[in-house]
Amino acid sequence: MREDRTDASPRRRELARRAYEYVLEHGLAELSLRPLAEAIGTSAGVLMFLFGSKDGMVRAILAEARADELTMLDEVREASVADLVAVAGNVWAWLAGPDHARVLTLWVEAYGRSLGTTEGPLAGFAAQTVHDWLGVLNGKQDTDDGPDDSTDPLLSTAVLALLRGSMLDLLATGERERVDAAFRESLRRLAS
Amino acid sequence: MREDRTDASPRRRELARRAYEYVLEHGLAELSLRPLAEAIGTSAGVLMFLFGSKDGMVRAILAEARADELTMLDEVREASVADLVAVAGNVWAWLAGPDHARVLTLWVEAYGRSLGTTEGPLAGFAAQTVHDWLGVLNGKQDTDDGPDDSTDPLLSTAVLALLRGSMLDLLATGERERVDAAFRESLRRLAS
DNA sequence: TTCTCACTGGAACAGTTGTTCCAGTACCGA
DNA sequence: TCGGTACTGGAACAACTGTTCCAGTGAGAA
Repeated sequence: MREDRTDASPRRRELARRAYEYVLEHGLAELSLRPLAEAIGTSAGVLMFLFGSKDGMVRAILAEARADELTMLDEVREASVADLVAVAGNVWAWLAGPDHARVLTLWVEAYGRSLGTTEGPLAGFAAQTVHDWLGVLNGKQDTDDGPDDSTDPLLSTAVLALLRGSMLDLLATGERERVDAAFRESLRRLAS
Repeated sequence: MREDRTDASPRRRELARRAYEYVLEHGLAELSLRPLAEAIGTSAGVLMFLFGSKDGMVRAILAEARADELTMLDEVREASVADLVAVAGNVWAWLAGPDHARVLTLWVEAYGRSLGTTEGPLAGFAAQTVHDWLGVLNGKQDTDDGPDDSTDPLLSTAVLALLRGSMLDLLATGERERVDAAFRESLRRLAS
């Protein structure tokens, strides 16, 4: 049961952040410790010391990604009222933002690999984010509080599907006008 | 420019099919020639001879996956009239079918890896499938025919997003009732 | 028989992988 | 000054990677 180093270690935090940015650029698929270490200014031995294993490193990278995601969701929640349609519109504005493609690409890659997996660092990642997003769309205040069904769960499920499906389309084709127009019109119809 | 063996080779076809089924079980991420070869009853050398390289092998596997996908789309097209809503309903019935989770999981994994890539066997895979599906939803007869905009492109974009977003949710959570109900209700509202 | 052909799979190669080990450095409180 | 703690990175290891090479198989045509 050998685990990571103490999570509070400042060096560990710094390297996790840099590794995350490296993965944003190069993807998860071909991640390898030595090239990663060299790119972020350290050595493979140090990464092993700080993260315990490659899996530990990947877990730390995914934790950074999730932190980014939760930050976004929090900002959206603060900026909008408890109205599902308004929240969804803000989430979409973020997703379609031109600067966020890399984060979302990583997100889809992790989601895809997570689906077939029951163990390893990616297990549960997909189900986790579904829960996170549904929580926000349902207007919950925090993660892990009770089953506060203030919103129609069918509606939030549909809006979530629309958000993610539109994101997949946009990431693959880059045709922002078509996807954006379709999303806005559909959201309007769903809410009626 | 050394390329694969002649695509018509019967042995090549058979091994491509078996490799595809192996990947359906084990995923693309950790695919490696020797374990694959042993599992499907051949050797790594033979795979190199028949497919030219690992990339060639992966391309052949993806071609099998795409053939599966196009078969499904064709069946759906035959079974329904040119009505977008009817087609979408049939596609969804297929996606939500309990026997198809493995194919779709592979599909999402390939899609995710394809997004960050401009070269290699996965390049273009994501954009390709968007095109395939939009074509079917728009009621086109064949791939690669003219811009026959018989249907509202915004509506087909929206329906496609709904289909794929719902699929992501279902694959991750397995909560068929919630996702299925949300999809049906949303499709109804979008079409009105 | 003889020649050709598609196919086979084991041996070998050079490079990379995750991981272990350890001597070494800098800092900090006692 | 001592001892401890946090961190460093190079060396080494066994295992595995994609790939090349080649002697060989069996079938079918000439």
